[in-house]
Amino acid sequence: MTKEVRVRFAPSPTGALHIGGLRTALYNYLFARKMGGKFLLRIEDTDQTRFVPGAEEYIQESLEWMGISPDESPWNPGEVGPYRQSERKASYMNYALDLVEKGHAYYAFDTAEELEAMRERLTAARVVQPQYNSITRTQMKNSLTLSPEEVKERLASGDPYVIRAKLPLKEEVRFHDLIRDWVLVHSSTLDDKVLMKSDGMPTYHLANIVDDHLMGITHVIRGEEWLPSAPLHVLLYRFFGWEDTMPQFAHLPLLLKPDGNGKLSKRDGDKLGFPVFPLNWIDPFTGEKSSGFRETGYLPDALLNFLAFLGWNPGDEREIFSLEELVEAFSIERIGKSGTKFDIAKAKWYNEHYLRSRNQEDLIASLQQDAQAAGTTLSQEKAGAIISLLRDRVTFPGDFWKDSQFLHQAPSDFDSEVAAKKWNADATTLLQAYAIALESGIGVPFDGASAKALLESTAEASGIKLGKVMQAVRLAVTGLGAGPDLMEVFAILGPQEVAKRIRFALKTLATVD
RNA sequence: GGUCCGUUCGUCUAGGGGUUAGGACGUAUCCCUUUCACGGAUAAAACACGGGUUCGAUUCCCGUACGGACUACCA
Repeated sequence: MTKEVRVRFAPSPTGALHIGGLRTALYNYLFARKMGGKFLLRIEDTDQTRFVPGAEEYIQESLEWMGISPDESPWNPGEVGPYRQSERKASYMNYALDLVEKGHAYYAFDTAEELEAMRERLTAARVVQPQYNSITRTQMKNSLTLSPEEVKERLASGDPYVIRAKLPLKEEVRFHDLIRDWVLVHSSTLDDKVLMKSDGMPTYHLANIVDDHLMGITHVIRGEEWLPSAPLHVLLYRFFGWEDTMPQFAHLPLLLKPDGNGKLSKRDGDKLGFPVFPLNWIDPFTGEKSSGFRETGYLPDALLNFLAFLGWNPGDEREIFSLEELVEAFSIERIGKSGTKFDIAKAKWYNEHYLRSRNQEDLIASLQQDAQAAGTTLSQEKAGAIISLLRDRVTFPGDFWKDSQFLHQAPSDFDSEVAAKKWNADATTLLQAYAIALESGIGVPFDGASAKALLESTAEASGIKLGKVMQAVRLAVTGLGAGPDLMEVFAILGPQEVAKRIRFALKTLATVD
């Protein structure tokens, strides 16, 4: 019998959650669901200097939007709370002291200046990696070098101090990673990491291990940037005597910039021409705005599908997966090892795919909203017609409004290239006749088919081949050289408007031969 | 610099000692069509390099190159 799977997503609220973090959350969610386990959210806010108001809410809203809300979180606590590390502050010191007592950690009183001096000294002495470790700690001010009395005195007098892990000099730390298999690191390359900061807060390393243990986390699925500190974490589990319940690790490959030059970072924002955040975000300090996938028009299903495939695949040739299907197909073993470049073109393709299968009512509502925002109203009927007209040609919901501008506004000028190429005597003759026919037929039921029939009979009467002048007709009515089915456009516009536009075109384009 | 991780079409990837190295996005061409798109079809396009091991390596091993992460009292 195996323990219930419990995984966590543990972001720090230092700004907008970025897309890589969202993928990490997604993989955690998928794994939890697949295994019938629990997905928790823990806020890692141990760095008080980096707290950003609104970031927590942003994380919550992002996960909700994606449909991967946690089973336990600060807003929906389970039995192992609190789920915010700042609220667990009181407990960490005891664990750190436990380590000191066991001889696996020690007090250090060095000031920032002294640490800096030490690094400079080591650099000058050509030490390749200046660090606070089993060798250098003998020359620093800590409870290993100071007399017990002085340590006591300093602590009593309120001298600022940190607690550092005391790492073994020579030891091979070996641990298993679900994605990378065995990873071997020599402890001599590790340094005595700070566990408790002088402000009384734990560092990530301590808080993470303590909380994962207390919260019963069975699998740690996180970004590859944590791989180098994983040996430290393994050592901490050992120091605490928790090795038998140590979670399994899975370090995810990173999301890289499209040009492969470094990892995709928050700072990339809109510089690349696409969002790197799930939702719009305004930095409360700088006022800097970053756009989100949601507001850009990406559907959660599409983003989910896209993100899942960035570093994972089901092993067969299917590409389209709903969240439920992802859960069903997911396995950590099928996550790749190498970094993944972020290709927005694929995300767009997914979006187009999901947009085409979106239900009509949602799209109508969204189009009506866009119209309203632009200061006009669209009837249900007309909006529906526009959706049907453009459905197979748009990428984002907002495109229904953008790409239908020619329907809402008569052209004031005309694509000159098309005009030069296609505007000719045949066209004007036909348009003249068609306008008259339309005007005389006002009130008659008018739809795509009848508009077409009328155009065809008009052309025939004038002895003009319709195919030769269609683009000119389009130009006259829309001002554009390309677009959706013209007869359906006519149906939406209505005979009166079409005739009016034709007359305007005839007048405006008269000078062009 | 050091430590660790990685490397299959432009991109995401499948595969795995003997394959015509498969799919998807993107690109191109053709078909459909009143244009553009959609859809359908087709095409170009990859095992980083050098050594081993082997009858045989893209696949296993070792180097090299390249890329990435980490190297804080940040997470």
